[in-house]
Amino acid sequence: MTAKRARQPKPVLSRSVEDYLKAVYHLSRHGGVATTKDVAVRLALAAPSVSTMLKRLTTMGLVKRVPYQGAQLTREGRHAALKMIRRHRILELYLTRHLGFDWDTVHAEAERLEHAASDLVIERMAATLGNPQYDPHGDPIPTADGDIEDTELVPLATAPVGADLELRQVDTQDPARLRFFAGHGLVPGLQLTVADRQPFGGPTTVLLRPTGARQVVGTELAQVLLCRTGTA
Amino acid sequence: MTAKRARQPKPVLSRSVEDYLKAVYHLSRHGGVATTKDVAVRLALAAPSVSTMLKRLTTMGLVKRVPYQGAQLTREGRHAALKMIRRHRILELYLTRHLGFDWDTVHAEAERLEHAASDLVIERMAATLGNPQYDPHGDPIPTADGDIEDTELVPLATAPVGADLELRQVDTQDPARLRFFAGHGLVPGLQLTVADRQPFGGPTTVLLRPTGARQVVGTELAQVLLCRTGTA
DNA sequence: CAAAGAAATTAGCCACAACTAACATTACTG
DNA sequence: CAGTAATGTTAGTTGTGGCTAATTTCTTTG
Repeated sequence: MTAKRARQPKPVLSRSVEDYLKAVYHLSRHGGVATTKDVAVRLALAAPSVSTMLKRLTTMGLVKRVPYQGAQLTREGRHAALKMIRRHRILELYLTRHLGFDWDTVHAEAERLEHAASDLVIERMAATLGNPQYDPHGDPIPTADGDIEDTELVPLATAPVGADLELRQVDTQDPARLRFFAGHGLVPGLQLTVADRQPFGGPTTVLLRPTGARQVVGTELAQVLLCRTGTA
Repeated sequence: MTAKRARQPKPVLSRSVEDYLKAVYHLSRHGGVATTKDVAVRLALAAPSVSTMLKRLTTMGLVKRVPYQGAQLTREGRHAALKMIRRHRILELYLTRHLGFDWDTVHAEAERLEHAASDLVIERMAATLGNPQYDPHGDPIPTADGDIEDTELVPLATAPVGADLELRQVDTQDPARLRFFAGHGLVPGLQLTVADRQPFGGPTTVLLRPTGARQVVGTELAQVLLCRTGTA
Protein backbone atom coordinates (compact mmCIF):
# COMPACT_ATOMS: atom_id res chain seq x y z
CA MET A 1 0.00 0.00 0.00
CA THR A 2 1.68 3.16 -1.16
CA ALA A 3 1.20 5.65 1.61
CA LYS A 4 -1.12 8.33 0.28
CA ARG A 5 -1.53 8.20 -3.47
CA ALA A 6 -3.92 5.87 -5.29
CA ARG A 7 -6.59 5.44 -2.65
CA GLN A 8 -9.04 4.67 -5.38
CA PRO A 9 -7.39 3.71 -8.64
CA LYS A 10 -9.31 6.04 -10.96
CA PRO A 11 -13.02 6.35 -10.36
CA VAL A 12 -13.00 9.41 -12.61
CA LEU A 13 -15.73 11.82 -11.66
CA SER A 14 -18.26 12.84 -14.25
CA ARG A 15 -18.56 16.36 -15.48
CA SER A 16 -21.71 16.81 -13.42
CA VAL A 17 -20.15 15.52 -10.26
CA GLU A 18 -17.22 17.87 -10.71
CA ASP A 19 -19.58 20.81 -11.06
CA TYR A 20 -21.50 19.84 -7.96
CA LEU A 21 -18.34 19.53 -5.92
CA LYS A 22 -17.16 22.96 -6.98
CA ALA A 23 -20.54 24.44 -6.13
CA VAL A 24 -20.61 22.87 -2.69
CA TYR A 25 -17.07 24.00 -2.07
CA HIS A 26 -17.80 27.61 -2.89
CA LEU A 27 -21.07 27.69 -0.97
CA SER A 28 -19.72 26.10 2.19
CA ARG A 29 -16.31 27.71 2.08
CA HIS A 30 -16.94 30.23 4.82
CA GLY A 31 -17.90 27.80 7.51
CA GLY A 32 -21.50 27.10 6.58
CA VAL A 33 -23.23 24.36 4.68
CA ALA A 34 -24.42 24.32 1.09
CA THR A 35 -28.19 24.10 0.87
CA THR A 36 -30.06 22.36 -1.92
CA LYS A 37 -31.53 25.65 -3.03
CA ASP A 38 -28.21 27.44 -3.25
CA VAL A 39 -26.61 24.66 -5.24
CA ALA A 40 -29.64 24.57 -7.52
CA VAL A 41 -29.42 28.31 -8.17
CA ARG A 42 -25.67 28.20 -8.69
CA LEU A 43 -25.84 25.38 -11.23
CA ALA A 44 -29.14 26.51 -12.75
CA LEU A 45 -30.80 23.18 -12.00
CA ALA A 46 -34.10 22.19 -10.40
CA ALA A 47 -33.98 21.49 -6.67
CA PRO A 48 -34.94 17.78 -6.95
CA SER A 49 -32.04 17.13 -9.29
CA VAL A 50 -29.71 18.60 -6.70
CA SER A 51 -31.30 16.71 -3.84
CA THR A 52 -30.84 13.43 -5.66
CA MET A 53 -27.29 14.17 -6.66
CA LEU A 54 -26.23 15.24 -3.20
CA LYS A 55 -27.50 11.94 -1.89
CA ARG A 56 -25.44 10.15 -4.53
CA LEU A 57 -22.37 12.16 -3.66
CA THR A 58 -22.89 11.22 -0.03
CA THR A 59 -22.86 7.52 -0.82
CA MET A 60 -19.74 8.13 -2.89
CA GLY A 61 -18.10 9.59 0.19
CA LEU A 62 -17.54 12.98 -1.38
CA VAL A 63 -20.11 14.85 0.67
CA LYS A 64 -21.44 14.86 4.23
CA ARG A 65 -25.11 15.68 4.30
CA VAL A 66 -27.81 16.25 6.88
CA PRO A 67 -31.20 15.86 5.19
CA TYR A 68 -33.20 19.07 5.11
CA GLN A 69 -30.15 20.94 6.39
CA GLY A 70 -27.39 21.04 3.83
CA ALA A 71 -24.13 19.52 2.67
CA GLN A 72 -20.41 19.91 3.20
CA LEU A 73 -17.50 18.26 1.46
CA THR A 74 -15.59 15.38 2.95
CA ARG A 75 -11.83 15.55 2.84
CA GLU A 76 -11.91 13.55 -0.37
CA GLY A 77 -14.61 15.76 -1.85
CA ARG A 78 -12.73 18.91 -0.98
CA HIS A 79 -9.62 17.51 -2.57
CA ALA A 80 -11.49 16.84 -5.80
CA ALA A 81 -13.09 20.28 -5.70
CA LEU A 82 -9.77 22.03 -5.18
CA LYS A 83 -8.31 20.09 -8.06
CA MET A 84 -11.04 21.43 -10.31
CA ILE A 85 -10.56 24.93 -8.99
CA ARG A 86 -6.86 24.69 -9.66
CA ARG A 87 -7.60 23.63 -13.22
CA HIS A 88 -10.10 26.40 -13.66
CA ARG A 89 -7.82 29.13 -12.40
CA ILE A 90 -4.76 27.98 -14.28
CA LEU A 91 -6.84 27.83 -17.44
CA GLU A 92 -8.16 31.34 -16.83
CA LEU A 93 -4.68 32.71 -16.40
CA TYR A 94 -3.32 30.79 -19.37
CA LEU A 95 -6.10 32.01 -21.62
CA THR A 96 -5.44 35.62 -20.66
CA ARG A 97 -1.67 35.45 -20.78
CA HIS A 98 -1.11 33.27 -23.81
CA LEU A 99 -4.23 33.37 -25.94
CA GLY A 100 -5.25 36.99 -25.68
CA PHE A 101 -8.47 36.60 -23.73
CA ASP A 102 -9.79 39.37 -21.52
CA TRP A 103 -10.47 38.66 -17.87
CA ASP A 104 -14.20 39.05 -18.39
CA THR A 105 -14.50 36.19 -20.87
CA VAL A 106 -12.16 33.53 -19.48
CA HIS A 107 -14.53 32.19 -16.88
CA ALA A 108 -16.93 30.66 -19.39
CA GLU A 109 -14.10 29.20 -21.46
CA ALA A 110 -12.37 27.68 -18.46
CA GLU A 111 -15.66 26.28 -17.22
CA ARG A 112 -15.77 23.92 -20.19
CA LEU A 113 -12.07 23.20 -20.57
CA GLU A 114 -11.52 22.29 -16.93
CA HIS A 115 -13.38 19.03 -17.43
CA ALA A 116 -11.44 18.01 -20.51
CA ALA A 117 -7.84 19.02 -19.85
CA SER A 118 -5.62 16.29 -18.45
CA ASP A 119 -3.47 16.80 -15.39
CA LEU A 120 -0.50 16.91 -17.68
CA VAL A 121 -1.90 19.73 -19.79
CA ILE A 122 -2.74 21.71 -16.68
CA GLU A 123 0.70 21.23 -15.17
CA ARG A 124 2.38 22.18 -18.44
CA MET A 125 0.33 25.34 -18.51
CA ALA A 126 1.18 26.05 -14.89
CA ALA A 127 4.87 25.57 -15.63
CA THR A 128 4.67 27.81 -18.68
CA LEU A 129 3.08 30.46 -16.47
CA GLY A 130 5.84 30.06 -13.88
CA ASN A 131 3.63 28.24 -11.37
CA PRO A 132 1.51 31.24 -10.59
CA GLN A 133 -0.27 31.81 -7.30
CA TYR A 134 -3.22 33.87 -8.48
CA ASP A 135 -5.63 33.86 -11.39
CA PRO A 136 -6.55 37.01 -13.36
CA HIS A 137 -9.17 37.97 -10.78
CA GLY A 138 -6.76 37.55 -7.89
CA ASP A 139 -8.24 34.27 -6.71
CA PRO A 140 -5.56 32.04 -5.19
CA ILE A 141 -4.66 28.97 -7.21
CA PRO A 142 -4.62 25.77 -5.13
CA THR A 143 -1.42 23.76 -5.30
CA ALA A 144 -1.38 20.43 -7.10
CA ASP A 145 -1.78 18.64 -3.78
CA GLY A 146 -4.77 20.66 -2.74
CA ASP A 147 -3.53 23.43 -0.49
CA ILE A 148 -5.07 26.83 -0.93
CA GLU A 149 -4.12 30.18 0.51
CA ASP A 150 -6.73 31.57 2.85
CA THR A 151 -6.02 35.24 3.40
CA GLU A 152 -8.42 37.42 5.34
CA LEU A 153 -9.65 40.02 2.89
CA VAL A 154 -12.04 42.86 3.55
CA PRO A 155 -14.61 44.08 1.02
CA LEU A 156 -13.96 47.66 0.00
CA ALA A 157 -17.56 48.33 1.00
CA THR A 158 -16.74 47.78 4.66
CA ALA A 159 -13.16 49.04 4.86
CA PRO A 160 -12.79 52.02 7.21
CA VAL A 161 -12.41 55.48 5.71
CA GLY A 162 -8.76 56.48 5.71
CA ALA A 163 -7.44 52.95 5.31
CA ASP A 164 -4.60 52.20 2.93
CA LEU A 165 -5.44 49.06 1.04
CA GLU A 166 -4.26 46.79 -1.70
CA LEU A 167 -6.94 45.44 -4.00
CA ARG A 168 -6.32 41.71 -4.00
CA GLN A 169 -9.34 40.02 -5.48
CA VAL A 170 -12.26 40.92 -7.72
CA ASP A 171 -15.00 38.57 -6.65
CA THR A 172 -17.36 38.50 -9.60
CA GLN A 173 -17.50 36.73 -12.92
CA ASP A 174 -20.00 39.05 -14.51
CA PRO A 175 -18.37 40.26 -17.72
CA ALA A 176 -20.04 43.68 -17.58
CA ARG A 177 -18.83 44.36 -14.06
CA LEU A 178 -15.37 43.06 -14.89
CA ARG A 179 -15.13 45.32 -17.91
CA PHE A 180 -16.16 48.27 -15.76
CA PHE A 181 -13.49 47.48 -13.20
CA ALA A 182 -10.77 47.01 -15.78
CA GLY A 183 -11.80 50.24 -17.46
CA HIS A 184 -11.20 52.13 -14.23
CA GLY A 185 -7.97 50.46 -13.26
CA LEU A 186 -9.59 48.44 -10.50
CA VAL A 187 -7.54 45.28 -10.90
CA PRO A 188 -5.70 43.10 -8.38
CA GLY A 189 -2.52 44.69 -7.15
CA LEU A 190 -3.88 48.23 -7.14
CA GLN A 191 -2.89 50.32 -4.13
CA LEU A 192 -5.64 52.60 -2.88
CA THR A 193 -6.84 54.71 -0.01
CA VAL A 194 -10.43 54.92 1.20
CA ALA A 195 -11.20 58.63 0.97
CA ASP A 196 -14.89 58.74 1.87
CA ARG A 197 -18.06 56.73 2.29
CA GLN A 198 -21.57 58.08 2.15
CA PRO A 199 -23.88 56.79 4.89
CA PHE A 200 -26.93 54.53 4.48
CA GLY A 201 -25.29 52.17 2.02
CA GLY A 202 -23.89 55.00 -0.02
CA PRO A 203 -20.90 54.80 -2.36
CA THR A 204 -17.26 54.64 -1.34
CA THR A 205 -14.73 57.07 -2.76
CA VAL A 206 -11.17 55.86 -3.17
CA LEU A 207 -7.87 57.41 -4.20
CA LEU A 208 -5.89 55.24 -6.58
CA ARG A 209 -2.42 55.33 -5.07
CA PRO A 210 -0.04 55.66 -7.96
CA THR A 211 -1.92 58.39 -9.81
CA GLY A 212 -3.96 59.95 -7.03
CA ALA A 213 -7.05 59.66 -9.22
CA ARG A 214 -10.43 59.68 -7.43
CA GLN A 215 -12.92 56.90 -8.06
CA VAL A 216 -16.43 56.54 -6.68
CA VAL A 217 -17.65 52.96 -6.28
CA GLY A 218 -21.25 52.00 -5.48
CA THR A 219 -21.94 49.58 -2.63
CA GLU A 220 -22.81 46.64 -4.79
CA LEU A 221 -19.53 46.83 -6.62
CA ALA A 222 -17.52 47.74 -3.51
CA GLN A 223 -18.80 44.48 -2.02
CA VAL A 224 -16.87 42.38 -4.50
CA LEU A 225 -13.60 44.31 -4.37
CA LEU A 226 -11.67 42.39 -1.73
CA CYS A 227 -8.73 44.17 -0.19
CA ARG A 228 -5.81 43.54 2.10
CA THR A 229 -5.10 46.14 4.75
CA GLY A 230 -1.78 47.64 5.77
CA THR A 231 0.18 48.63 2.70
CA ALA A 232 1.56 52.06 3.34
CA MET B 1 -33.12 33.83 -44.58
CA THR B 2 -29.46 34.71 -44.45
CA ALA B 3 -27.84 32.98 -47.37
CA LYS B 4 -25.69 30.22 -45.88
CA ARG B 5 -24.94 30.70 -42.22
CA ALA B 6 -27.30 29.78 -39.40
CA ARG B 7 -29.33 27.08 -41.08
CA GLN B 8 -30.14 25.68 -37.71
CA PRO B 9 -29.59 28.15 -34.88
CA LYS B 10 -27.40 26.03 -32.61
CA PRO B 11 -28.35 22.40 -32.27
CA VAL B 12 -24.98 21.73 -30.63
CA LEU B 13 -23.88 18.19 -31.23
CA SER B 14 -23.14 15.94 -28.31
CA ARG B 15 -19.71 14.58 -27.67
CA SER B 16 -20.84 11.18 -28.92
CA VAL B 17 -22.29 12.54 -32.11
CA GLU B 18 -19.08 14.42 -32.79
CA ASP B 19 -17.09 11.23 -32.39
CA TYR B 20 -19.38 9.29 -34.71
CA LEU B 21 -19.14 11.96 -37.38
CA LYS B 22 -15.36 11.94 -37.25
CA ALA B 23 -15.33 8.16 -37.48
CA VAL B 24 -17.65 8.09 -40.47
CA TYR B 25 -15.61 10.80 -42.12
CA HIS B 26 -12.35 8.92 -41.79
CA LEU B 27 -13.83 5.58 -42.82
CA SER B 28 -15.64 6.87 -45.89
CA ARG B 29 -13.03 9.40 -46.90
CA HIS B 30 -11.61 7.41 -49.78
CA GLY B 31 -14.83 6.99 -51.69
CA GLY B 32 -16.40 4.12 -49.81
CA VAL B 33 -18.99 3.88 -47.10
CA ALA B 34 -18.51 3.42 -43.37
CA THR B 35 -19.88 0.09 -42.19
CA THR B 36 -21.37 -0.48 -38.77
CA LYS B 37 -18.58 -2.84 -37.90
CA ASP B 38 -15.81 -0.45 -38.84
CA VAL B 39 -17.33 2.38 -36.87
CA ALA B 40 -17.84 0.06 -33.92
CA VAL B 41 -14.20 -1.05 -34.00
CA ARG B 42 -12.94 2.50 -34.41
CA LEU B 43 -14.93 3.83 -31.47
CA ALA B 44 -14.60 0.66 -29.39
CA LEU B 45 -18.37 0.26 -29.14
CA ALA B 46 -20.75 -2.65 -29.67
CA ALA B 47 -22.27 -2.91 -33.12
CA PRO B 48 -25.89 -2.36 -32.02
CA SER B 49 -24.94 0.94 -30.39
CA VAL B 50 -23.51 2.07 -33.69
CA SER B 51 -26.45 0.82 -35.70
CA THR B 52 -28.85 2.77 -33.53
CA MET B 53 -26.78 5.91 -33.56
CA LEU B 54 -26.30 5.89 -37.32
CA LYS B 55 -30.05 5.73 -37.68
CA ARG B 56 -30.36 8.72 -35.36
CA LEU B 57 -27.73 10.64 -37.29
CA THR B 58 -29.68 9.89 -40.45
CA THR B 59 -32.84 11.43 -39.07
CA MET B 60 -30.75 14.41 -37.97
CA GLY B 61 -29.65 14.85 -41.55
CA LEU B 62 -25.99 14.34 -40.79
CA VAL B 63 -25.63 10.96 -42.44
CA LYS B 64 -26.94 9.12 -45.47
CA ARG B 65 -27.40 5.47 -44.79
CA VAL B 66 -28.42 2.34 -46.68
CA PRO B 67 -29.43 -0.33 -44.15
CA TYR B 68 -27.10 -3.32 -44.16
CA GLN B 69 -24.74 -1.45 -46.46
CA GLY B 70 -23.15 1.48 -44.68
CA ALA B 71 -23.18 5.20 -44.14
CA GLN B 72 -21.75 8.36 -45.63
CA LEU B 73 -21.87 11.92 -44.40
CA THR B 74 -24.24 14.49 -45.80
CA ARG B 75 -22.85 17.90 -46.65
CA GLU B 76 -23.90 19.10 -43.23
CA GLY B 77 -22.40 16.07 -41.53
CA ARG B 78 -19.13 16.47 -43.37
CA HIS B 79 -18.98 20.09 -42.39
CA ALA B 80 -19.39 19.20 -38.74
CA ALA B 81 -16.80 16.43 -39.02
CA LEU B 82 -14.25 18.71 -40.65
CA LYS B 83 -14.81 21.26 -37.94
CA MET B 84 -13.92 18.65 -35.34
CA ILE B 85 -10.91 17.53 -37.33
CA ARG B 86 -9.74 21.12 -37.57
CA ARG B 87 -10.04 21.45 -33.82
CA HIS B 88 -8.24 18.22 -33.26
CA ARG B 89 -5.31 19.03 -35.49
CA ILE B 90 -4.88 22.58 -34.28
CA LEU B 91 -4.90 21.28 -30.73
CA GLU B 92 -2.30 18.66 -31.57
CA LEU B 93 -0.02 21.23 -33.09
CA TYR B 94 -0.56 23.71 -30.29
CA LEU B 95 0.19 21.10 -27.65
CA THR B 96 3.45 20.16 -29.35
CA ARG B 97 4.58 23.68 -30.17
CA HIS B 98 3.54 25.54 -27.04
CA LEU B 99 3.14 23.03 -24.24
CA GLY B 100 6.04 20.70 -24.86
CA PHE B 101 4.13 17.57 -25.82
CA ASP B 102 5.66 14.95 -28.07
CA TRP B 103 3.87 13.95 -31.24
CA ASP B 104 3.11 10.52 -29.87
CA THR B 105 1.02 11.77 -26.95
CA VAL B 106 -0.95 14.66 -28.41
CA HIS B 107 -3.61 12.57 -30.06
CA ALA B 108 -5.16 11.40 -26.81
CA GLU B 109 -5.04 14.89 -25.30
CA ALA B 110 -6.62 16.50 -28.34
CA GLU B 111 -9.27 13.82 -28.43
CA ARG B 112 -10.71 15.12 -25.18
CA LEU B 113 -10.06 18.82 -25.63
CA GLU B 114 -11.61 19.02 -29.08
CA HIS B 115 -15.07 18.65 -27.58
CA ALA B 116 -14.59 21.35 -24.96
CA ALA B 117 -12.65 24.12 -26.66
CA SER B 118 -14.75 26.93 -28.07
CA ASP B 119 -14.34 28.17 -31.62
CA LEU B 120 -12.68 31.23 -30.20
CA VAL B 121 -10.04 29.24 -28.33
CA ILE B 122 -9.32 27.21 -31.42
CA GLU B 123 -8.99 30.25 -33.66
CA ARG B 124 -6.75 31.97 -31.13
CA MET B 125 -4.53 28.92 -31.08
CA ALA B 126 -4.53 28.81 -34.87
CA ALA B 127 -3.55 32.46 -35.02
CA THR B 128 -0.81 31.96 -32.44
CA LEU B 129 0.52 29.13 -34.58
CA GLY B 130 0.41 31.33 -37.68
CA ASN B 131 -2.61 29.61 -39.21
CA PRO B 132 -0.77 26.40 -39.93
CA GLN B 133 -1.67 24.00 -42.72
CA TYR B 134 -0.47 20.74 -41.20
CA ASP B 135 -0.54 19.06 -37.82
CA PRO B 136 2.51 17.37 -36.26
CA HIS B 137 1.88 14.18 -38.22
CA GLY B 138 1.55 16.02 -41.50
CA ASP B 139 -2.23 15.73 -41.69
CA PRO B 140 -3.74 18.75 -43.43
CA ILE B 141 -5.74 21.07 -41.20
CA PRO B 142 -9.16 21.96 -42.65
CA THR B 143 -9.89 25.66 -42.93
CA ALA B 144 -12.46 27.27 -40.65
CA ASP B 145 -15.06 27.01 -43.39
CA GLY B 146 -14.47 23.35 -43.99
CA ASP B 147 -12.10 23.05 -46.91
CA ILE B 148 -9.40 20.43 -46.69
CA GLU B 149 -6.40 19.79 -48.89
CA ASP B 150 -6.60 16.48 -50.70
CA THR B 151 -3.17 15.63 -52.02
CA GLU B 152 -2.47 12.29 -53.62
CA LEU B 153 0.10 10.60 -51.45
CA VAL B 154 1.72 7.24 -51.97
CA PRO B 155 2.62 4.88 -49.11
CA LEU B 156 6.34 4.29 -48.94
CA ALA B 157 5.49 0.59 -49.07
CA THR B 158 4.33 0.91 -52.67
CA ALA B 159 6.61 3.64 -53.98
CA PRO B 160 8.85 2.44 -56.82
CA VAL B 161 12.50 1.73 -56.10
CA GLY B 162 14.64 4.65 -57.18
CA ALA B 163 11.95 7.27 -56.52
CA ASP B 164 12.84 10.56 -54.85
CA LEU B 165 10.17 11.32 -52.28
CA GLU B 166 9.20 13.72 -49.59
CA LEU B 167 7.67 12.20 -46.51
CA ARG B 168 4.48 14.17 -46.02
CA GLN B 169 2.32 12.32 -43.55
CA VAL B 170 2.75 9.72 -40.85
CA ASP B 171 -0.55 7.93 -40.76
CA THR B 172 -0.66 6.32 -37.35
CA GLN B 173 -1.47 7.45 -33.85
CA ASP B 174 0.21 4.58 -32.10
CA PRO B 175 2.68 6.15 -29.65
CA ALA B 176 5.19 3.31 -29.96
CA ARG B 177 5.33 3.55 -33.74
CA LEU B 178 5.49 7.33 -33.61
CA ARG B 179 8.39 7.20 -31.20
CA PHE B 180 10.18 4.79 -33.48
CA PHE B 181 9.70 7.07 -36.46
CA ALA B 182 10.83 10.18 -34.60
CA GLY B 183 13.85 8.30 -33.29
CA HIS B 184 14.95 7.57 -36.85
CA GLY B 185 14.24 10.98 -38.30
CA LEU B 186 11.18 9.77 -40.18
CA VAL B 187 9.07 12.91 -39.77
CA PRO B 188 7.06 14.98 -42.26
CA GLY B 189 9.25 17.04 -44.52
CA LEU B 190 11.99 14.48 -44.77
CA GLN B 191 13.46 14.03 -48.26
CA LEU B 192 14.31 10.47 -49.12
CA THR B 193 15.11 8.08 -51.93
CA VAL B 194 13.81 4.53 -52.21
CA ALA B 195 16.97 2.45 -52.42
CA ASP B 196 15.60 -1.07 -52.38
CA ARG B 197 12.63 -3.27 -51.63
CA GLN B 198 12.74 -6.96 -50.84
CA PRO B 199 10.11 -9.04 -52.63
CA PHE B 200 7.13 -10.87 -51.10
CA GLY B 201 6.18 -8.07 -48.75
CA GLY B 202 9.73 -7.52 -47.66
CA PRO B 203 11.12 -4.33 -46.16
CA THR B 204 11.94 -1.14 -48.02
CA THR B 205 15.33 0.49 -47.72
CA VAL B 206 15.52 4.25 -48.02
CA LEU B 207 18.28 6.84 -48.13
CA LEU B 208 17.57 9.89 -46.00
CA ARG B 209 18.44 12.74 -48.32
CA PRO B 210 20.24 15.27 -46.21
CA THR B 211 22.56 12.83 -44.46
CA GLY B 212 22.59 9.91 -46.86
CA ALA B 213 21.86 7.59 -43.96
CA ARG B 214 20.32 4.21 -44.80
CA GLN B 215 17.13 3.11 -43.11
CA VAL B 216 15.30 -0.18 -43.48
CA VAL B 217 11.54 -0.01 -42.93
CA GLY B 218 9.26 -3.04 -42.62
CA THR B 219 6.13 -3.24 -44.75
CA GLU B 220 3.71 -2.54 -41.97
CA LEU B 221 5.43 0.69 -41.09
CA ALA B 222 6.13 1.63 -44.72
CA GLN B 223 2.37 1.44 -45.24
CA VAL B 224 1.73 4.42 -42.98
CA LEU B 225 4.54 6.64 -44.28
CA LEU B 226 2.76 8.65 -46.93
CA CYS B 227 4.96 10.39 -49.46
CA ARG B 228 4.79 12.89 -52.27
CA THR B 229 6.69 12.09 -55.43
CA GLY B 230 8.92 14.34 -57.49
CA THR B 231 11.21 16.31 -55.23
CA ALA B 232 14.64 16.20 -56.76
C1' DC C 1 -48.46 27.97 18.76
C1' DA C 2 -51.00 27.22 14.66
C1' DA C 3 -50.96 28.06 10.04
C1' DA C 4 -48.81 29.87 5.92
C1' DG C 5 -44.75 29.91 3.23
C1' DA C 6 -40.26 28.30 1.92
C1' DA C 7 -37.28 24.65 1.23
C1' DA C 8 -36.33 19.75 0.71
C1' DT C 9 -37.53 15.36 -0.60
C1' DT C 10 -39.93 11.44 -2.90
C1' DA C 11 -42.22 9.56 -6.82
C1' DG C 12 -42.50 9.00 -11.40
C1' DC C 13 -41.01 10.36 -15.95
C1' DC C 14 -37.83 11.22 -20.03
C1' DA C 15 -33.63 11.48 -23.15
C1' DC C 16 -29.23 9.88 -24.21
C1' DA C 17 -26.20 6.47 -25.13
C1' DA C 18 -24.34 2.48 -23.85
C1' DC C 19 -25.07 -2.85 -23.37
C1' DT C 20 -26.57 -8.20 -24.35
C1' DA C 21 -29.47 -11.50 -26.55
C1' DA C 22 -32.09 -12.74 -30.34
C1' DC C 23 -33.14 -12.39 -35.11
C1' DA C 24 -32.31 -10.88 -40.11
C1' DT C 25 -29.55 -10.18 -44.01
C1' DT C 26 -25.53 -10.45 -46.84
C1' DA C 27 -21.24 -12.62 -48.27
C1' DC C 28 -18.30 -16.43 -48.79
C1' DT C 29 -17.25 -21.01 -49.85
C1' DG C 30 -17.41 -26.10 -50.39
C1' DC D 1 -26.16 -22.88 -55.02
C1' DA D 2 -26.92 -24.36 -50.39
C1' DG D 3 -25.30 -23.50 -45.95
C1' DT D 4 -22.37 -21.36 -42.77
C1' DA D 5 -19.90 -17.37 -41.25
C1' DA D 6 -19.91 -12.55 -40.85
C1' DT D 7 -22.24 -8.54 -40.37
C1' DG D 8 -26.36 -5.72 -39.33
C1' DT D 9 -30.58 -4.74 -36.93
C1' DT D 10 -34.34 -5.08 -33.44
C1' DA D 11 -35.85 -5.73 -28.85
C1' DG D 12 -35.26 -5.02 -24.33
C1' DT D 13 -32.27 -3.40 -20.26
C1' DT D 14 -29.22 -0.34 -17.78
C1' DG D 15 -27.10 3.94 -15.72
C1' DT D 16 -26.73 8.88 -15.58
C1' DG D 17 -28.71 12.97 -14.87
C1' DG D 18 -32.03 15.89 -15.94
C1' DC D 19 -37.35 17.25 -15.24
C1' DT D 20 -42.42 18.17 -12.99
C1' DA D 21 -45.84 17.16 -9.61
C1' DA D 22 -46.88 15.80 -5.11
C1' DT D 23 -45.54 15.39 -0.43
C1' DT D 24 -42.88 16.29 3.69
C1' DT D 25 -40.26 19.07 6.76
C1' DC D 26 -38.63 23.25 8.55
C1' DT D 27 -39.18 28.19 9.46
C1' DT D 28 -41.47 32.18 10.26
C1' DT D 29 -44.93 34.98 11.84
C1' DG D 30 -49.89 36.58 12.99
